[in-house]
Formats: sequence, structure tokens, C-alpha cells
Amino acid sequence: MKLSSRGHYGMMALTYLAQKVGDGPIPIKVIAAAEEIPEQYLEQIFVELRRAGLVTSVRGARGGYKLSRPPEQIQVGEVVKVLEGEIAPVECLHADEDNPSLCCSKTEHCATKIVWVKLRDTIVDYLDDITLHDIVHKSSKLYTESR
Amino acid sequence: MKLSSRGHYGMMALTYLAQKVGDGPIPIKVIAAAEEIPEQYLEQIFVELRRAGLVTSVRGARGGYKLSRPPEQIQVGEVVKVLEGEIAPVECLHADEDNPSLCCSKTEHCATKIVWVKLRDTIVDYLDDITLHDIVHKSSKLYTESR
DNA sequence: TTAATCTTGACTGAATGAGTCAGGATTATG
DNA sequence: CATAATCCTGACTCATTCAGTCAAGATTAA
Repeated sequence: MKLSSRGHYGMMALTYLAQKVGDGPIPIKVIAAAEEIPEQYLEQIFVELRRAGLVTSVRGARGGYKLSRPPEQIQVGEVVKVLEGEIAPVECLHADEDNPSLCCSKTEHCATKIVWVKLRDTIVDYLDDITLHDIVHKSSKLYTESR
Repeated sequence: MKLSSRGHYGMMALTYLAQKVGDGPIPIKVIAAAEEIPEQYLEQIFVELRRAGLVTSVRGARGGYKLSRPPEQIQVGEVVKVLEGEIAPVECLHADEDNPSLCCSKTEHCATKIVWVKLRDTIVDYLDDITLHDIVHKSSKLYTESR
């Protein structure tokens, strides 16, 4: 149950951009330095973010990256999906046409499966409810005590 | 955001045992066959489960494993913690004495950290709320529609 | 023209995951 | 007592993934 560094770094970088909305494109180098992320590694991550339409690049001198949409329209769930792939605590959750749920030939017919399905839903619901805007503005969604 | 096969197999095996409560100790071989889990691999997993006090072993012929507690007292969260380690979506969440949160020297002072903290809480709360009994008896907790 | 950027793809080294192998210790049963 | 059925232990392997680097190219502002 771990995020990879891509997901973590990606969120850090996008949060940084969300704080700089309006400043024009920000070079990778700047983000990498500010957040202490290896620059060339962060480049790879931005390739994925760009392909997914989350950020827009401006090439050439004075270029850089900016968010493609306002921070309140970028959900953490979307970022995580792009950088980590579909959230699926166990393999058999993303059964598609040619892969019709391998793990379910067992005696108990995957009695545990429902647990993982609900776990995924819980995670996705949580992540989809939070946007970059919430993070930057310390939304009460994130900062009120719940336990 | 994936469970390892240990967690998955472990839950399958314990759920199997929960279904057989009262039958006396069940050999690994039987569980492995029923759930299609490599036998020697499952042995490793049971070592951890035993050390954690979740199952009790009976050695020798006619031996096997049984749950150490009734199914309603075994939470999924506990099993996952035993087999996967503390749930911590990102590294810096389990900062202890000698490891005081490495990732937080950044500009934005880990603005994203709160997201992962809350994510962890969300996951833990969910997993701690479900017991083996809920799984075996198809508790409404797991089977009512929520989305 | 040049320097600052993004863009691409190949590469590497270490860690982790998933499982196997080999043998030993314990105990019910005949 | 002998033996077979178990659990118990630790080392080992093999493939994959992760995290990051390297090298070279394309684009564009100044």
C-alpha cells in the first residue's frame, strides 16, 4: 500500500505550480530545485502529466510548464491515476474483456474480493474529493480533525 | 497503491480458516490446495501470522493451523499490517525518533503531506472496521450499495 | 546565433516481490 | 518404536519494478 516516488513527486510539483498560477510557465529546473527532486527524473514525470493533459508545456527559452486547468479542477485522484495507474489493491480488480478475473476460481469464490473493491472505492472517493486548490488553500476538508 | 500477494493470500487463507472454525487445526496443504496458493509460500506467510498471534499452530501429524481468536475479533486492518507493514502511502509518514520526517525540508513544507496522512487514516479506518466474520457472513457492511 | 528550455529513448544498479529448495523438529498413530 | 504427517527455518533464485542517469535532439526567446 505505497505510492511510488512518481506519485509523490508529481503531486509536489503540481502543488508547486498551483501556488504559482499566473506567473507564466515555470521551468522544470526551478521546480526540481525548490522541491528537491532530481531534475531529469522530474522531466520524465512531466512527460506523463503533459500527455495526460494535466499540464501544458511552453518550449524554448523562457519556457516551462503550467497547469492546464485551474487548481480547483485538478483532483488528486486524477494525478495519482496518471502516475501510478489505476488504483487496484489486488490484481483481479481490473479484469477486462481478455482478462476475466483470474483469481476467482477459488473455493470461496473470492470472498475477500468485495473487501478490495470497497477499499478501492473508498480510496478513489477520497482522492477524487480533493483538488490542488484544497491543498494550496488548506481547505477545512483537509484540516479539520476527524479522529 | 497495491497490496502484495502476501496480503492477498494471507486474507484468503484466514478467510478460509474463518469458514472452518470448530473443525480443529487445518493443514497448510489443505488451505493451499483449496485457495490455489503455492504451499511453501503460504508456509512463510503463516509464520508471520503466527508470530503476530493471529493464528495458532498445532505441530505434528494431524496438526495444522487455526485462528487464535474468533473471526469477529480479527480485523482486516490487523492482517494487512502484519503482512504488508504499516500502511503509509509515502515514506515520510512513518517518521520515528531517529528518522524525523526526511521529506519535509521542502519549500512548501510538505503541503501535500496532509493528503497522505488523511488518506492513510481513511484506509486504516476502513480496514479496521471489517472483520473476518463480516467477510464470511457477507455482512451488509460489505454488500450494501454505496455508490 | 545562442542559451534556455522541453523531448525522447536507452540505459543502469539496487531493491523488492514471488516463489523454490533443502533440510530439521515435533507429534499422532499403528 | 517407527513412520508419516505436520510445522519450522533459512538460504537461495529469478524476474520485475523503481529510481534515477545519460546522451542527444528539437524549439524558441532574446
